[in-house]
Amino acid sequence: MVTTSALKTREPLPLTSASPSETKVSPPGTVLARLGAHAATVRVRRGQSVALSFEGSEAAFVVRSGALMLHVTLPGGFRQVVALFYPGDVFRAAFAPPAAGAHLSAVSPGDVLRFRWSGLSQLVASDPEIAGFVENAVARQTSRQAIHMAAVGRFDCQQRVATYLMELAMRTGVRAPCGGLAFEMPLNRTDMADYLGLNADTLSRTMSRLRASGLLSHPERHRALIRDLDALAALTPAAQSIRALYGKMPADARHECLMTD
Amino acid sequence: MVTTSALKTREPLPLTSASPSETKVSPPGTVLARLGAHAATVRVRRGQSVALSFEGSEAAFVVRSGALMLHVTLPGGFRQVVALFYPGDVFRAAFAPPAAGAHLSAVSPGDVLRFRWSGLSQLVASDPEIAGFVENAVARQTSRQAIHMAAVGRFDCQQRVATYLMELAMRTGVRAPCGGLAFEMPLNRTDMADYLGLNADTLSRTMSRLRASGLLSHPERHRALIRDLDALAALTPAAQSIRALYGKMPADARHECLMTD
DNA sequence: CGCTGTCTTGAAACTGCTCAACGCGTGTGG
DNA sequence: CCACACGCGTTGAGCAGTTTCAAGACAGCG
Repeated sequence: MVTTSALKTREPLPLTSASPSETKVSPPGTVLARLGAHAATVRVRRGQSVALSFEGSEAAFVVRSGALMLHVTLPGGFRQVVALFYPGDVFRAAFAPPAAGAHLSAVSPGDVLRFRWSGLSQLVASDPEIAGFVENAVARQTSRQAIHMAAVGRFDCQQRVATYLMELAMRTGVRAPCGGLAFEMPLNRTDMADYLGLNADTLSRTMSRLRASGLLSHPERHRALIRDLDALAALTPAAQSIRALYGKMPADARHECLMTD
Repeated sequence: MVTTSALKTREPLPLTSASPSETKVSPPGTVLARLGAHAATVRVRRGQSVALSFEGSEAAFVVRSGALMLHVTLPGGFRQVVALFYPGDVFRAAFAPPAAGAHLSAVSPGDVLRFRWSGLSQLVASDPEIAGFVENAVARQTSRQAIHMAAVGRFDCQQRVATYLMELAMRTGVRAPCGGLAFEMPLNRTDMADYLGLNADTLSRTMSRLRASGLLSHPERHRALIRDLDALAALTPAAQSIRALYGKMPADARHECLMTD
């Protein structure tokens, strides 16, 4: 059950909580609206590539809906999906490393606000609320990356997969009529493997094992259902952190909160 | 100026490389000086732990000299050094993931500016140059992390070690009288292994192999000498990116610029 | 209908991990 | 001064998990 799982989350240290203590005056959505007034809204399709420069200058993006992926390809064919960006996330081209074949693309259809970085930077300077929004987005993304780093660096195959599935389930899962959490799996096997630092074959095997164990089911491609989130959480050492990151709020509420514009 | 350190703080040093082109009129060093005026300067020793909260509120740091390490420890004893912070880098406690046993500590002696995050945030809001400094620092750190992510996710043991050594050599190496680049290795074997997502034994073996091949020598603990940087670069697919990140300038110049104390 | 791209699965090869032992420098107490 | 313990790095042997390579299943699409 989603709702009960949140109860088990222990209160993290106050300082490590990414959410700001300052209370905003404006209703939610206003910041995004104000940002949108100064940006081009780009509608992206799955797989669509997003240019990192914009009319010769550095581009920046705020994800409004959908998800993006940043990957690098190093000489020798080493490919790594470095980060995933979700609604509310902020990305500027300078986040991508130089000389690394960096590439930003959509993994699911959605809307992205596109800026010149200089423009977004000015907005940040002129509007404290926008500044807070961006600062918090960056902090949230960074702490997510830290967990992911630990997963890729230290977990075995099954733990990595469980970590990723749990993130997905908590972020975008909705309660299925038959019980459990249903969610989209925007990445294909190769991208998912490259995100988790695994071989695609190994990943496939691991998913099969999870399916065989009854934890996971796969009604169709790009879609999954988790029967028992707690059982999944038991498979990853990062469960606590993921719960803390993806919040106390039930997955459905989160979904609405983040996906509305 | 708030100074908790017993030592009288000296005029902050120019960190020119931290803020590339965007800075406008002020001479280099001014930004750090202005930051220093609103922060406590903390002198850290090797191994010293740095608290993530400051009088109950979120702390933030700007590294002036030395290096820090952020590591997490997940249930089950999974330990990962998530990031290293060098002079000019900016860190706020919210960068550390919640419920992950996050821990910030010094890996070499140095000076750190400590803020309340709310205070630094205000500085950023009030001073466009400080804003640019912080934005660039974050971007630089993020792109470094991306390369590191690719290394941990995709490289084999030797490639990871070569990548790390090359980073160190380019960042802090100085031309040795006997030819080659000499530099400090601030991390001990365990930390280095946890940074690279390797087993300490395996890491030791790999270093031994490099030593045997004549590429690397180890005059004393915490110190190394690279005979031929190009040969080392040939071992890592990330060589190009590292060169781009750590710049064209000769290692000695960089050293003076970054490490002066 | 056959093509193509994606996913799955098997068996063999290999890399890196585990565990245990050893060397070495340092600090400490008899 | 020596004995000893301790932290840290090194090394070896065996093992486990992942990757590799190759083949087959499946769905989407011309």
